[in-house]
Amino acid sequence: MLDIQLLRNDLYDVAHRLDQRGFQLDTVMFSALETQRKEIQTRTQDLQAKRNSASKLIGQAKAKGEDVAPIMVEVAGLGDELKMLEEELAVLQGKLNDFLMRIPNLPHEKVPVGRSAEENVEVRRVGTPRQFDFPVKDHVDVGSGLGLSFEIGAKLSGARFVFMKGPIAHLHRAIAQFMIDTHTREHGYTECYTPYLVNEASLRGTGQLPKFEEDLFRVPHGDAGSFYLIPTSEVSLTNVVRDEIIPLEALPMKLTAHTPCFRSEAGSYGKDTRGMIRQHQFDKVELVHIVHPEKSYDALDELVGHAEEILKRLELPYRVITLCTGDMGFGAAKTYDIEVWLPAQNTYREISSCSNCDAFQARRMQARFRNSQAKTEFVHTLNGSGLAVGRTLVAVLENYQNEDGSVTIPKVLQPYMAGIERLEFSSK
RNA sequence: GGAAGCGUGGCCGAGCGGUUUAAGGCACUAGUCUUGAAAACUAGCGACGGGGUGACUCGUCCGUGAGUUCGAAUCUCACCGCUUCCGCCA
Repeated sequence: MLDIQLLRNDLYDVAHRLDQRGFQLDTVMFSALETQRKEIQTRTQDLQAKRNSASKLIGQAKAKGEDVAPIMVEVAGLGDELKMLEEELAVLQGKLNDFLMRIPNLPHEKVPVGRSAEENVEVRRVGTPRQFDFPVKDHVDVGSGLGLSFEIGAKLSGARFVFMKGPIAHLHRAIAQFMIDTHTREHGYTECYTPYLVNEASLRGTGQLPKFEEDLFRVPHGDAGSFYLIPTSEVSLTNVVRDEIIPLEALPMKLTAHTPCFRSEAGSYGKDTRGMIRQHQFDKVELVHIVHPEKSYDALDELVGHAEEILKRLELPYRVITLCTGDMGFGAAKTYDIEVWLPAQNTYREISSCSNCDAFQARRMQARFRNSQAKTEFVHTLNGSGLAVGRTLVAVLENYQNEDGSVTIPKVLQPYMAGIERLEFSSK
């Protein structure tokens, strides 16, 4: 959520900056709502003040045993009028809040301006794609002999689900273990176990609601409402600080969790239908930082470095790109994507997305800290994948495939694989 | 699923229709004292929002939402959460 003061003071500048990310701010609507709000609020508060002072007089008169009838007459009609105004104000403030909740974050000034993914800017490439002296298979073909089954996934659930059996399931687990161990032992993160079903307030906090409900799986629960399956553990990790005032010395907080993620992928029909690039359910190791506002861009670099380190150790070629204004997610002020080399697609594909959301989520969540003057101030929040486990498995299968259909296990994963050095065909 | 109890500022905790302008304490900030620190003493100190150039001023907030009342932290109803006990259960 943007600071409403910013819209009040610099509406057209805000509109211009939002335009760079392809969002049309309805300035006419905002101005109209604000004008009404101001008028109704002033009138309501005047009336409330009148009621309060009259009620106080009644109390004092009664205490002295005086006749209160004359004052009662004075306040007689006040209640109804006040009630109407209060309701009107509540409706207006609801509208204004909903308006604000649907506005994306402002891009940071340094973010390249652009309309779509075409205009993202490559920052660096690390590693050299391997030269194959045999026809390269994609992960679906490599995996089919090793226990990767989209048929069973489809039978159990439907399209965009996968089932893994045997050593490949083991490898999938090993990848996640390796990631989380690296982040907790070497990068200073605290390991967390989180709920996979969260409430609406949490999703509003991180920005998935109210605008992107169709991307989520909703689970009705009781008469009261619903749970939602987390689309990423960014939601459960970041909302740890929702409605909290954090002591200064507790910053920065660095949290990580390995969780499944659930996405309905509405609106991406026909995209990445083959293989496990785009699934309804996938595992991810998430990295979240809760930091002092002055440190958030340093934290972003640090976070990207932590995600990159996983790929370096797995010896997978990758590149880092800065997303342009038009390609960034709703809550991000700046985003780096990390893309891993997939030989079968002959291209780099996203495996991690690291964003600084500055105070955007904190303002929605009321997540604050006490600064050195003991005043409350919004924290900055960051999140990034460290990494997507399923896509990492894809990258390992494709980059480490051998001509005979086996797959070499990357060295750093071997300790997690009970010493197995290759995945080979198994009928079990 | 059944029963009982409880949700008050950063934390603890009093208040149970009208000087509540939410007592008191802890923590925190500044000052006095001190070589420095601690202790002691003095003062300050909730969050959010509106109006005003400003000293300031007004409003809202006691889990959430409705209701009763001239007036609600306080009374009524519903919901949510927590604790304890019983039942069931990986």
